[in-house]
Amino acid sequence: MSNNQFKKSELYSFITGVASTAIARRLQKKFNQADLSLTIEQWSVLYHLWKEDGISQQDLCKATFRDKPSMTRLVDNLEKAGMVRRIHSKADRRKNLIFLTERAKEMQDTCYSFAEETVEEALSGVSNDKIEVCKEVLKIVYENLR
Amino acid sequence: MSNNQFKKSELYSFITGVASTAIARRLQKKFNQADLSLTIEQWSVLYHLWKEDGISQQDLCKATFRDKPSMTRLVDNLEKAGMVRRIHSKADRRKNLIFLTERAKEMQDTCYSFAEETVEEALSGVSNDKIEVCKEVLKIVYENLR
DNA sequence: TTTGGTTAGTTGTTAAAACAACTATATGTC
DNA sequence: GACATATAGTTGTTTTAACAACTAACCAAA
Repeated sequence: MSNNQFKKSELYSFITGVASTAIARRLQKKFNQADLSLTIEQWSVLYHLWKEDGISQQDLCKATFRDKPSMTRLVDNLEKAGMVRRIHSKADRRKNLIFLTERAKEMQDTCYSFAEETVEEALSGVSNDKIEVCKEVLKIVYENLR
Repeated sequence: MSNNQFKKSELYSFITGVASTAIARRLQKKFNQADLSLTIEQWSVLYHLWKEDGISQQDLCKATFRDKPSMTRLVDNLEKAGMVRRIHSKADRRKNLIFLTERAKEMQDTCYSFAEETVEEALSGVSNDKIEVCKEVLKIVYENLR
């Protein structure tokens, strides 16, 4: 049975995401040291808004892989911190469209550098081929479980 | 520059651990459906106790990659739920040794099956070679960031 | 044996995750 | 238009994460 070898070995790290936890903590530390007062979860929301501003909370849920209550509170906190604004959609009054403030727009480059730096530290010594394999597998996992 | 291709692509999933989040949620769902009333975080503690019973909270911190306050509360909740007991170490009175109750011991096989099932669902369609590459990369990441 | 540093664990606080229950708006069907 | 159903977002509750500050016990050096 081709799968048997795997079964007995480390399922633990696949389930608990030790590696991604380590990466997230490292990035959080960089944010803190730079006095950015931004959580990784907040960053994950901004990440998508930097790509496309003014999308709905529901869009952000799908993009960040979080549920609606989590997003409500993330947006609450981002709004309190002056990084986004909720604007009621005129086309669909159920929707809030989320817009970046100037302050948040200015943070994009800094945050991107920290993220890039972190991922490069994490993956130092790993060949591009292997990184590609990982990305591929992560994508399959994500789709298998959706 | 050999790294350039990677830089511009998805760092997001590496940092946020979307795949491991999906796996953990799937396993949690299986626990819930079986009325196990066990969180993934609690499971991650039991996982190590099933391998070696009676280790200290500090040992569990290292094994589960969590900090001391988190472990205090995880053990609190596991104790409340009747799954572990704290026993003061006689050799070193600072230490609590954590022991599984009979009830928790009986849960091992069930939980293991669910975990194995989940990982197999997650990785269905992924060749063993690629799984090995992933495991290798996760390990390197973990060590790069320690 | 006293001092100073280290290790093990706890407590307090804020942010987030997961789930259920809820309101409000939109949409499709008769 | 009226109804059922689906979608968008909020609120309440419990558990966990991360960090700082703390107590207690251990250990090593003077």
